[in-house]
Amino acid sequence: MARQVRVRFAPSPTGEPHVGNIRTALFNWLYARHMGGVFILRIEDTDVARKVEGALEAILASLRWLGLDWDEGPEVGGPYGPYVQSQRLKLYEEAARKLVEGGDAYHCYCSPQRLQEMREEQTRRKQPTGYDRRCRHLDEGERARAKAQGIPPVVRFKMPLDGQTPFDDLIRGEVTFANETQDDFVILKSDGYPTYHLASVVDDHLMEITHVMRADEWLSSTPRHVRLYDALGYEKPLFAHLPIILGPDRSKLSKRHGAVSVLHYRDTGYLPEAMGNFLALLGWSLDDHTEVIPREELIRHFSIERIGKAGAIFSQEKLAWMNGMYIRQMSQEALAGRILPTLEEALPAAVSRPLSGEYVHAITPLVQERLKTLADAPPLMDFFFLEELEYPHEELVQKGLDRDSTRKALEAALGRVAALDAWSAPSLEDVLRPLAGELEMKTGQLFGAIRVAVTGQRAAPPLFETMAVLGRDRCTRRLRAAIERLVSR
RNA sequence: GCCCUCAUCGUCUAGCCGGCCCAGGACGCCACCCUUUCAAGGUGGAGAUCAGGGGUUCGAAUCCCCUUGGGGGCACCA
Repeated sequence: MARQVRVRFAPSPTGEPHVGNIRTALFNWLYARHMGGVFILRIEDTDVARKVEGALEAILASLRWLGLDWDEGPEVGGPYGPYVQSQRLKLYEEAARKLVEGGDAYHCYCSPQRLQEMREEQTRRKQPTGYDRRCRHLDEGERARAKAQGIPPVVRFKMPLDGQTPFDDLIRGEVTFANETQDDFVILKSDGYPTYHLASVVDDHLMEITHVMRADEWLSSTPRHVRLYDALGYEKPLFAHLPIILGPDRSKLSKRHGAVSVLHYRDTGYLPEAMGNFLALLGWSLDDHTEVIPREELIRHFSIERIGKAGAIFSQEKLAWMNGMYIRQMSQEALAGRILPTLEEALPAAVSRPLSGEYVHAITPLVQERLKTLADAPPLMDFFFLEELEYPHEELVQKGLDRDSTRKALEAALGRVAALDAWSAPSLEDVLRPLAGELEMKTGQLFGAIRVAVTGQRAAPPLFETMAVLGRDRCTRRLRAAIERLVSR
């Protein structure tokens, strides 16, 4: 039996995770679940300066919102912990020391200023940029002198000077880098923290990660990792570099493209099911026609083989459509349950709380197929809750009618409706539909006037159902108010 | 500048171990139907000489080469 699959999502707590990061998490999670493997969450907080307060919480919240549960990691623990790199510093120091002692790494005393000047000079001369290896060649005396000056050194890894570093990528195939294009990169910073390269290699090994599935931007540093694995005597994991998610301008998706935070989508009324489905389709496909894929199906069918190679633009429009699909698929109960809190939050303060769950439940089927996001609900439903409707009285006057005829029509409608025994959609329709003919106007004209009177809007859910839910009292009051508006200019 | 990488409708993509593809689906867009408005739904349409050029082959979106274009990387950031 093959070894159990162990994959990880390894974000750094530098802000709210964006959709690209989470897509990486999703792919790892799907793969783990598909293979009956283990999904590990590891926090890569080795950059003290970039650490952002609350970022870890945002990461956990994002994953939880999307239903991406981790088998090992923060808050759940596991046999390979701790899962936060700042708590594993000794491990990296030890690895770095071993490398130095074994001749695979060395201390470097070059100042940041010198490195910067070196890079500028290289750029000016249109030379490839990279560390010039000065400290690799220090003799005993120079080394002792630098040490004596008390300069805190960094540790650099000795990349081979010639030859090649090839590796297999599950998505790209074989990728080869010429070693002469590689420089001696830093593995341990002067503050004692490791860089990503060292920390991720050490941890992936210690945590027995079998597949490193990460964003494509890591492809070019993979030869470093390959060399590190070899020097450390570690067995290498399999690599899979995921295509990048792009903004509309085809550059890597970032804040400047607008809404990229996963939590933002949560807060603006997107469903995690829809988000997950949409993200899964960004770089992966099931076949030539399936778009809406339930989570269990995603797990059942997910495979690395069907991950594409080209970057994909994040399409807000398609996400919105997908979200609408999921909203329409929901049960009335479930949807009402999700709408209620957004209403509580977004409706004007004048509307008394708490809102009636029963009432919301009654309205829900009227708006269900009109929602793209949950955030669409409040403006679509507010007239169900407001006491006074605000609208310009001209809205009442439908095309082909004037003030007077509209007023008369509304008066007639009010009369019919007030006399009704049973207040229901069918009975309202029974009495109002014939009225249009009697008034010699089109149904659209009559109904349009009533709609504005009763909802304050030209576009609203079906009239009779709406009136039925609103109730006799509200409807007759609103009809009277509308007539009043037309009388007093 | 150097290294790596990618390339099918505006977008996401299927097809890519060659013929079933003068390229299929979806989003968006446009019509029409349904209809009391708005949606939803239905039907249809526009939209890709498969980046371009060379090969290989009876036959190429599919294989090879080159070019072009895009993207990513080139930190004591991840």
